[in-house]
Amino acid sequence: MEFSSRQKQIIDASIELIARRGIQELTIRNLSEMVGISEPAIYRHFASKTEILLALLGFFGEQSEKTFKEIASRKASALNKLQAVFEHHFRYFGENSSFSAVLFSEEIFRNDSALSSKMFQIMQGARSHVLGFVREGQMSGQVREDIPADQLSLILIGALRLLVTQWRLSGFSFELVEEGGRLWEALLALLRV
Amino acid sequence: MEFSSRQKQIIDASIELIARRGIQELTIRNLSEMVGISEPAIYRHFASKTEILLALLGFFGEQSEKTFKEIASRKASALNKLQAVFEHHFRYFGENSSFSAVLFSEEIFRNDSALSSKMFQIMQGARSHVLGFVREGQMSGQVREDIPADQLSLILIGALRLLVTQWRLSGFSFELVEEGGRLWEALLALLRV
Amino acid sequence: MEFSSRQKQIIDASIELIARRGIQELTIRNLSEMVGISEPAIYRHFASKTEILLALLGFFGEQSEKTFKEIASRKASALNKLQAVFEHHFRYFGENSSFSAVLFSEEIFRNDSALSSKMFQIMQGARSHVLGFVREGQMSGQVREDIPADQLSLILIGALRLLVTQWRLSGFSFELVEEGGRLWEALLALLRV
Amino acid sequence: MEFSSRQKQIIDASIELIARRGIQELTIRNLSEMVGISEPAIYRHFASKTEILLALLGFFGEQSEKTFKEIASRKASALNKLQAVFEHHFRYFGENSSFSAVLFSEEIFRNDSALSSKMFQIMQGARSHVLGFVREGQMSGQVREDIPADQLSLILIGALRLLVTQWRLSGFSFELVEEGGRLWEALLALLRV
DNA sequence: AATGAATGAGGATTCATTCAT
DNA sequence: TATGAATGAATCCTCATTCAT
Repeated sequence: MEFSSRQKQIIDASIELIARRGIQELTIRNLSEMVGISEPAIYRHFASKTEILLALLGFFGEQSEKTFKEIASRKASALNKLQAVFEHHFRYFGENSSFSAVLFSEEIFRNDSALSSKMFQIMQGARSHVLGFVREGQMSGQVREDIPADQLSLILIGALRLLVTQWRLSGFSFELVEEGGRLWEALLALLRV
Repeated sequence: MEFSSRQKQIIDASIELIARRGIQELTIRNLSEMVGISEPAIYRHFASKTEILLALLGFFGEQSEKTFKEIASRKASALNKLQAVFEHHFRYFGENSSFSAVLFSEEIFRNDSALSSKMFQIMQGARSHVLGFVREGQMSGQVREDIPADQLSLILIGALRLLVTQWRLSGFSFELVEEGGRLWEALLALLRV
Repeated sequence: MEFSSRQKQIIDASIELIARRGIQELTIRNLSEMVGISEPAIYRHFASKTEILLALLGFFGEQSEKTFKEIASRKASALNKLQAVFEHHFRYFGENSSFSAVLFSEEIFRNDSALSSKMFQIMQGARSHVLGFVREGQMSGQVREDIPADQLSLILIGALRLLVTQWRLSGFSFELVEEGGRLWEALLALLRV
Repeated sequence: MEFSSRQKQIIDASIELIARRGIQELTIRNLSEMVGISEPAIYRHFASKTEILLALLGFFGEQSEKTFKEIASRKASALNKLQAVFEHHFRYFGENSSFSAVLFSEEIFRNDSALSSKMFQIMQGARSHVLGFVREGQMSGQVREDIPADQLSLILIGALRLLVTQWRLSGFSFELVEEGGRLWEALLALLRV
C-alpha cells in the first residue's frame, strides 16, 4: 500500500488525535483542522472514515510485520530475539507514545467488521512471531520446556501489553524503556531453563 | 450505594449494550429502548449519562473488592489464593461475558475524568491485592524470590487480561474456564520455587 | 384573590427565582426545589405555570393599587403625593430588590396574552394615578402648566423606571433610596412653577 | 466586523423573530425555518446561538455609536444635537419596530455574561453621549444649570425609553415619530434656561 | 396534600457525508 | 486538489404536564 503525502499526513493526524484525545475525538472536523484543510478535502484522499482507520491499521501492521521479520532473520539466539522484540516495542512506544493508544485499544474498532478483522490479523501476526521465537528457544534448549510454548507467548505478550497500558493510563509518568528493561529481566529469569 | 430496581435495570442494560454493541452504541436512546421507557424517563433515575457509567463502574468495583477481600480472608496458602483469584475471574467472565468488555476497555472512559479515575481506582485495587498475595507467597517460601513481587503481579494480571481479551475478540470461541485453567497451570509452574 | 400559604410560598419562590436567575430559570423543577415539594405538587396549587405568573402579577397589581390609593387619600399637596410615590417605590424596591426584575421586564410576559394584558393593566394603573397627581398639581398651581400633564407623567415614570433598571443591571451597586432622592430633587425642580 | 450575506440574513431573521414572537421563540429551529435552511446549516455561519446574539448586539452597538458620533460632529447647538438624537431614535424605531424589542429588553441577555456585558456597553455608550450633549448645553448657557447633567440625562433617556416601550406594548398603536415629537417639545421646555 | 414514574415535544449541538463550484 | 454550503440523523438533555397511587 502506497500512500500520498497528504494521506500520510491524514494518518499521522489520526494517530495523534486518538492518542491525545481519544477515539471519540477522531472526527472529520478535528482531523481536517489538524491537517489544515477543509472537511470535504479529506474525502479527496479517503473514501470514508473507516478507510482512514483501515489505512492506519495497515500502516501499523506493515511496520510490525517488517520488524518481526527483520528480527527473525538475525543470526542470534531465540532469547536474544525475544529481547530484541521487547526492546524494540518499548523503545518504539516510548518514542511514539501516541501509537500505543491505538494499538492496544481494540475496543475502538469493534463496530466495523473490516476494522476489527484487520486488528485481529495484526494481533495474530505478533502472536505467531513470538510463538515462533519461544519454540525456537525451547528447541535450542534455551527456554524451559515444562510449559507449553503458547502459554509462554501469552504470558510474554500479556506482560508487555499491560506495562504499556499502565504507562499510558498513568499519563506516561515513568520511563517506559527502563521499566521495560526490568520487566524483561524478570521474564528472562522465568523463561530460562 | 443502593439502587432502585429501575436503576439496576438501567445498569444491566448498559452492560449488555456495551458488551454486545460497544461503547459507541451506549446512547440514551438505545438504553431507553432496551429498558422499554422513554428517553426522558432515564433521567428520572440518573442525572446524566456519566452518572450511569459511574454507577456501573461502582458496581464492578464493589464486586471486585468484595471478592478479593473474601479470598484474602481465607485460611489458605498464597498460591491457593492466587489460584482462587484466577478461577473466580475466569468463571465470572465466562458466565457474564458482557462484563469483560467493560472492565478491560479503559479507553472507553478516557474523556471523562470522573470516570477514568474511578476506572483507575478499580485497577489499582486489583493490582494491590494480587501484589499482596504474591508477597505473602514469597514470605512463606512458596513463591520464588529471585523476581520482584511487582513484576510477578504484572505478569500474572497481564496474562489474565490478555486471555480474556483474546476470548472476547475471538467471539467467545473457546471455553474460558478451561483455557484459564491451563494458563494457571503454566503460571503456577513459573511462580513456584 | 385569596391565596393559601402554600400558594404564597410558590409565588414568593417565583419572584426570587426570576430576580436571582432570570425568567428562563423559572421552571417547575426549580420552583419545586425551592419550595421543597415535588413537581406534581405544584399543580395541586396552581393549574399551570401561567396561572402562577398571573397570581404573581395580581399580587403586584393589588399592592400597587393599594399604595396609590392610600397616597391619593392623604391630605397633602400634589407634589407631596408625587414625592411619596417616588419615596415609596425606591424604598420598596430597595428592600425587595427581587421585585424590580419582574415589574420592569415586560418582555417576560409577551408570549401569553393573559399575562401581557395583566401587565399592561398594572402599568396603566400606575400611569393614571401619577397622571392624576400631576393634574392635581397643575390645577392647584404647584406644577407648571406649560407642559401637558401626560408628558410630565411619562417623564416622571420613565426616570423612575430607568433609575431602578440601572440599579438592577449594575448589580445593586448603589443605594437606590439615596440616588432616588437626588432624582426626585431634580424632578421637583423641573415640575415646579 | 464583516458578515457574509447569509450571516446578515440570520441576524435579520433573529431580530424579526425576537420582535415578533419574543426571545423565547428565538430557537435555532425557528431561525432555520425562517432563513430556509436546515438547523445544522446555521452552525456553518455562527458557532453558537450566543454568537448570533453577540453579532446582533454588535450590529446595534456599531450603528448606535456611529449615529451618536455623527451627531456629535455636527456644527449645531447642543439642544439641536439632543433633538437630533431624539428624532433619529424615534424615526429609526418607527421604521424598524423590531429593534426596540431587542434593545430595550435587557432581561433577555441576563443569563450569558458575554451578552449582558455587551448590552451594558451599548447602554453606557448612549448614556455618555447624551451626558456630553447636556453638559455642552449647560456650558453654552442653553441648558439650565440648576440640575446636575447626569440627572438630566437620566430623565431624557428614561422618557425616550418609556415612550418606545409603551408604543411597543400597545402593539404599535400610535405614530411613534409624532408622539416622540410632542415628547421632545415637553423635554425642550424643561431643559431650557 | 403529596409523590414517583413517566412522556411528547422540543432545546442546542455534532456527526459523517454530499454536491456544486 | 480543494472548498463553501448544506443536510439527515443522531447526540445529550430539559420542559411542562399527567396519572396512578
